[in-house]
Amino acid sequence: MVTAHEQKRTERADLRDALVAAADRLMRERGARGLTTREIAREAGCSDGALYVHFQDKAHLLAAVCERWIPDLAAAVGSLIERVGVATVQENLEAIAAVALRTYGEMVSSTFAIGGDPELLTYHQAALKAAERGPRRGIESIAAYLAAEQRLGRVRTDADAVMAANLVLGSCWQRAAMRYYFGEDILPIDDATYASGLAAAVTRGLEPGGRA
Amino acid sequence: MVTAHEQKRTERADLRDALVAAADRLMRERGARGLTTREIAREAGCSDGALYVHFQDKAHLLAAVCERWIPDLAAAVGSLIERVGVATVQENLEAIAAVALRTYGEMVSSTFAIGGDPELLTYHQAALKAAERGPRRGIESIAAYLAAEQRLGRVRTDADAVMAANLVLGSCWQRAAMRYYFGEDILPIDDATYASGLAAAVTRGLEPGGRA
Amino acid sequence: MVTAHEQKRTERADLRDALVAAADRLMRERGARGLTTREIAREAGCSDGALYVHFQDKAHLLAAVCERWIPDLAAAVGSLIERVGVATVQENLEAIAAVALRTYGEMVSSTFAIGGDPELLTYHQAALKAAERGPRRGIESIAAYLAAEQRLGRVRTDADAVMAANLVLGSCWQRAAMRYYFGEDILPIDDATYASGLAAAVTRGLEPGGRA
Amino acid sequence: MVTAHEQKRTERADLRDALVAAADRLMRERGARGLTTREIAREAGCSDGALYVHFQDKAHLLAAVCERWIPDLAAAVGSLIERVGVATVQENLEAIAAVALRTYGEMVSSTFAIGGDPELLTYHQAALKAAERGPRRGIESIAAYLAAEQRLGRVRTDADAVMAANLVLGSCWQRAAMRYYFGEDILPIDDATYASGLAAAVTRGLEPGGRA
DNA sequence: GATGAATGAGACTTCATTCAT
DNA sequence: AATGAATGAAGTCTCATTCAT
Repeated sequence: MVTAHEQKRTERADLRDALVAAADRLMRERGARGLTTREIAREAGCSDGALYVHFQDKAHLLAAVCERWIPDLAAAVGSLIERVGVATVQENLEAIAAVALRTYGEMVSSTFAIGGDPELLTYHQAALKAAERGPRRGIESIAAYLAAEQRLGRVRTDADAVMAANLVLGSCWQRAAMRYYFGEDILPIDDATYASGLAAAVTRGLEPGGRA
Repeated sequence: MVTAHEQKRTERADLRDALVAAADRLMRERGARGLTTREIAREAGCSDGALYVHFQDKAHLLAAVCERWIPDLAAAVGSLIERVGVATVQENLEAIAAVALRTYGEMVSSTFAIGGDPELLTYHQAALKAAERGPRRGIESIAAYLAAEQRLGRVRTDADAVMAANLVLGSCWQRAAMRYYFGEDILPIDDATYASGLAAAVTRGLEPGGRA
Repeated sequence: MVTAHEQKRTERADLRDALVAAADRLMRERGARGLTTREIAREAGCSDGALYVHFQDKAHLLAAVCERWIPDLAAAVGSLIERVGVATVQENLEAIAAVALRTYGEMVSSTFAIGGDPELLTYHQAALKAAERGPRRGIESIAAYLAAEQRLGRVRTDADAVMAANLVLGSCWQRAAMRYYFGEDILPIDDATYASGLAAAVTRGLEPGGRA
Repeated sequence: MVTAHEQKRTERADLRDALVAAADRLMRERGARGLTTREIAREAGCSDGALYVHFQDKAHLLAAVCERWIPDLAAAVGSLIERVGVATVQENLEAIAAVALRTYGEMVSSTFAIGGDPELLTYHQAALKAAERGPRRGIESIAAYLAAEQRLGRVRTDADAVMAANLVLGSCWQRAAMRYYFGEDILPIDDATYASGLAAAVTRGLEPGGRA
């Protein structure tokens, strides 16, 4: 038999997670500035003091929030590598861009929230380093894919695979960031069209005399 | 002859500017979070109350800081348009990328400081809108340049000038942002090499069979 | 056994009351103007912030002070009604006047403190209305007493009981108010003599040909 | 010829009066609490500093405001003394009450504003003492009138003229004060009816067996 | 483990007053 | 005489953190 008290106990057992989730939610909604421990506690449905049972201080809670979406970062592009030789390179880059736009769109407000708070940023950088994560992984995955295509002859041999990968993810990240920052898109087209145009531009380049 | 008093007067006459400059300096150094009116006043060399002679409140001062570098934004790329037909397209894009990297590098911490504070961000967006500035101008300038080159036959006719411009500036902005955000470069090469590689990638594209 | 700690706890449990009492005390002594939250906190023996655990802001604390002495107002005269038919009417009015002078004397500085602060006054008026208190109750009590005496034939039938009650309380309130306001009495006699003279004047009237 | 500059000069010559008038106006409207020198200066149409050309400090300006309506106080009842033997005593008291209600109604908010600020109150009390004004004069005037009527046989010989005068003015002042304080009248009748009822009550008294 | 009243440093802001012009 | 930018002390209120229960 589970009494009300036990049930409450059971629920509270993952209060740590509830706090991280609550902080994450609030940070996405309103940014880190002005986010109070009391608000987080209310959102998590616990008392002010409970936070300090699970975290040394507020900064450690926020650091835990940061670490939370590190996995999303790499997973977003990691799964798209098995496409070597499949469809066209341009189509594959377009698919990657579409995924990147979606993923970055979810992360961007937190990114600003962290980047805007030097103390938080330091925590976050340390956490990323410890986890050996970061954006390099995403670029490396795409570059590896392009290198493989290069070996198949589907990408010109003198192409800079890393820079091309950088162009794709960089543009997507910038679009997400600018959408947040300016409150509107710099290029007022939908994300699918953007992904398609981006892939085409990266693939074709500017030089005349290409296959067109 | 300028007496000490007159000099002081002169300085104080633009206390408003001194406050904006002080806030800007501190914001670059430490972010907007935890930036106090007292600190700004000390940095500007005035009393706590003086701030409120020139600004309604702290937020209005920070908004003034934001507006401060709006002109830099457009000027950075605007001056590079007279290069149509000169040197090579790739060299011109490389030059643009170099300037953009430098400019964005100076703005990036403020960008995060603003983006991390929803209230500030709202002010800034309104200011940008009122000033009819924003990143679109930069992209449009470059796109206009590329279109001109297209007419000269130096850029393939089916190229998407706007997207190419977006690729160049987007990658530069992302590099500056990520450098700030992760504390290190994603691509560990110097900015000149980056600008050069970026221009080459955008120019050449990935398709095999190009002129190489 | 009560340890020092337990005692402290007990005290702090009614910190709310302590704050109201402290504010009341200080308001009587020095008026509401220049009354600081810090001073109130010190007087109540707690920290600055504790005030905001119990009250939304300073105004809500002061409103609580106002509500505190609402009960005193009515109680002062309410208990004197069972005198119908006892002693003389004049003696009973004299007793009422004596009580009123004492009670009003205690309230008067707070009355000015509240009346002098439009914001506070609004709070107070709302509180009085919600409590259905106010001076009318006092006057009605006395008027009811006089009406009863009228039915006993101890007060002339054409007398305006309400106005007579108003004269008694009004004069007492005015004496208390003016004593506070001018720093000295308008009629330089002691309160007992005043109460007696007041009762006599109200009872006898000015018309010649009365029983004298 | 009067240049614009001279004209301005001329206007500013009675800036002192303008300041007093402005402070008076604002004090009536909003009370003394929260009344700033800047606001007064704006209302008077001058700079912040100009106030200190004419007054030692803010308190001296407010004291000047207080002294402003001292003359009104005495004049209100002083002119009613020549009525001895004219009309009926009750009618004359009624007329006095009507005037007192009107005058007190104009003064009451300032009275609370001053009484609510201990510092201001001290100034005001000193000013009243220096001017040998105050409410005693009003009461004495009425008492003198009643004593004269007493000698004419129109007022009973054992009446307490001073107390009767006190009853009249006290009730009127209390009515004005309570109207301000509670935001509504204790006796919900119009002022003319109140004055009439008051005069009747004071004249007739409560004792049965009067002339009725 | 959880609570939440209490803490107190420090934030933003106001405002009477000064002083060079 | 008048100005108004500047001052800085003092006010109200916030909020991360503690601790007895």
